[in-house]
Amino acid sequence: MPNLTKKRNAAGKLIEYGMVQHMADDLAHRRHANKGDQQSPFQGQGKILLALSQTDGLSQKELANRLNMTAQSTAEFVNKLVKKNLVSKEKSTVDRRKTIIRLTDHGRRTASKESAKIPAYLDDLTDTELDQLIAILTKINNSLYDEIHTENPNWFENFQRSVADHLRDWFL
Amino acid sequence: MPNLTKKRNAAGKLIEYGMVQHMADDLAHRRHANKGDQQSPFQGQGKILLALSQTDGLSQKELANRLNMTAQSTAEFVNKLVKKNLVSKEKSTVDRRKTIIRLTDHGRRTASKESAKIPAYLDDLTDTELDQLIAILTKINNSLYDEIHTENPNWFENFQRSVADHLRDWFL
DNA sequence: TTTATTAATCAGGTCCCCCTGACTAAAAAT
DNA sequence: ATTTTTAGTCAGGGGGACCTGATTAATAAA
Repeated sequence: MPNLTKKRNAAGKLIEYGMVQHMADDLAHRRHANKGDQQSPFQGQGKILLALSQTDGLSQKELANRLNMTAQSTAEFVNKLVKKNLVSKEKSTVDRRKTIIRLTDHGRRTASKESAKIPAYLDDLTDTELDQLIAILTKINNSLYDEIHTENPNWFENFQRSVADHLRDWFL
Repeated sequence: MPNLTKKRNAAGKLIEYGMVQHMADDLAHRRHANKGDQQSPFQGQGKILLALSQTDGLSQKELANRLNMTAQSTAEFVNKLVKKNLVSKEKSTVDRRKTIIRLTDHGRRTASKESAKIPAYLDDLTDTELDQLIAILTKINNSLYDEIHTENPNWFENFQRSVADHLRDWFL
């Protein structure tokens, strides 16, 4: 069990990181004002884009399952993405109840641009620090996955399997 | 300039961290369903609570300035917090145009509980790793502060000075 | 074939963040 | 004493993340 003071210190830094990140995003957001471009990749429309960029051509139902949302919420977000020309809807020919959702070229570009960007502040770290950071984050993420898995195995199955692995592919 | 592969890897881990964090929050949120309890400390109502827990008894105008929001937004969030009994409004006797906002006891407890919580996953790190993490986050946060400062010195003045230092006090 | 079950849809709602415009009341400046 | 500035308010709006309930169309099961 690690030293309490160190833990508090680290916890504070982590919160500070969240805060300053949020501020920087906010600034960028107001600077370019890229017409509603900015939204968390882990919710709503962003989540869908992320899931599709791993497995394109899912049905709405599949999306809803993987992302732990209701079919109605999913439909709403998909429609909004269609309006923004990021995805397309198309009736399945096999089962005409199903609607297949696909990324448009624009959507694909948006999604990969979103997650392929490497924050500038990483340039200020040494190779050693990067290694340390990677090792530490791996541990932290695994702890969090465990936590999620024990509390709700389904989520783990659905979301982690369907998106987390994707991130690894992208960055490794 | 550090190794590109390492940077990509670290960037991926960071994104993954954000994602899995979000998931864990979501889970906790649905589990307890603590009546609308959950909101980001870096926006809207949470931001105000955070600012007040450093400097209590600010006027709405002051809050708006420090948090880079319009007076109207500030008023809205303050009113919501009043309804939740987290802050109180009170006309200034010195300048009767001003409204002084103060944390209630409940508000104070809520705010400190919010930021004093130490994530469980830090227990899985060794003392050495904690030290490394602290050092790295310090660097990263400073880079981000610089970035914000160069792009908009006002924000830096307002928000960083009024909240970030507070976090340090809390955790050190 | 008739009865489920399934995939989607529409309608409507809750709450959040955040902004502009128009207007009052109080203090400061002229 | 009369303007002007300042701190707040109300009204209204835009967009976002979600959800429940009711309904339709298509497929699978009885």
